[in-house]
Amino acid sequence: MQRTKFGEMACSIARTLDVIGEPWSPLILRDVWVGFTRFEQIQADLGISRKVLTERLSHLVECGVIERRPYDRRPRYEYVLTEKGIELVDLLMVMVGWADKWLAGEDGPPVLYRHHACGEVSRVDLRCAHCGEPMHAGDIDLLPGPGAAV
Amino acid sequence: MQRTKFGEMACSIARTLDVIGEPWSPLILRDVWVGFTRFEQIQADLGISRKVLTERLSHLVECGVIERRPYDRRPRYEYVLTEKGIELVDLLMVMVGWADKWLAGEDGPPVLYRHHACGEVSRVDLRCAHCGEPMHAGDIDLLPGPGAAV
DNA sequence: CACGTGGAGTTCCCTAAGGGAACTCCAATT
DNA sequence: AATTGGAGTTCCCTTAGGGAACTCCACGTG
Repeated sequence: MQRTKFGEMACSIARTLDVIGEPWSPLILRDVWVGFTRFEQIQADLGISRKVLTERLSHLVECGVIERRPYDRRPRYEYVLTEKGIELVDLLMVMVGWADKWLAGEDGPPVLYRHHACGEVSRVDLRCAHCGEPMHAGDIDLLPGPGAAV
Repeated sequence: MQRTKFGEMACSIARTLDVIGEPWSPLILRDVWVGFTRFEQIQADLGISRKVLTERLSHLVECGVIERRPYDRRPRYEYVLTEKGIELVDLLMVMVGWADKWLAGEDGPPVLYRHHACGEVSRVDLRCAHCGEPMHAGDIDLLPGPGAAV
């Protein structure tokens, strides 16, 4: 299908979607994050079609979210998160927090996070980078920024 | 294309994607959040095909993220966020924070957030819900949870 | 009362993207 | 020389997205 491209919209959500908004991309990012860094590993773990995996990986590399690098003298490559990609993992952590609260069934969450700083099993919470108080949908006003559309 | 459904994976990211992972869904959620609550408004704002908009709205309603309710005695409806949906906006705010840092071009971010609590233009930061310290990709260990796959 | 209006979808056709399996390429290893 | 295994490519088929036209229906308007 001729998918509309989001990258050109003056919207930060659309721009983020342009990077990881396609189906599978967040799961690929997760895999790379948790240590499935090679083509075959990711393909086997996700059950994704090889064609699509190739496309997604190239796109994520182009976007500077992951880096493709050889790990052997044979033509073997692994993918690693860049700084830009590591910060994108924030997004995954928030997804996990939401799903654990609203979608985890009888069994509870499949994965737990233990926070290094306090040693406790915990989850992320959104805070204001300026004052440190909670910052959620109802706690803010939206203002036009410098890059606002004409 | 016969898209693989993510909802059945024992993965909270996949489960979240099952709700808002399809193209356009996060942008629809954003529109509803910022006040484009009617079919025609959202369609015009996003330029999305009416067919797809219908599908996405139904799905979001089914998932309990938005609610469809009449606003007239004529057959007119608007969509409003549920509690579950309001908490999903966290995800959008994190997307915005990431794109504003990594993708905003010359012009800077298109939208700014002013935090009610402190009155400052700010952005979200991820903190540990338990101890309040920063909590990002490198600050945690992953542990199998009760709902882990067999 | 017939007609027009506008919101909210439906329907239809066409193209492009995803799934899946088979195939290729290539540097080691045996 | 033949085999192996990772890393993609290629091909066919199905299905989802884009876009425009069409439907439905409860008002207002003349």
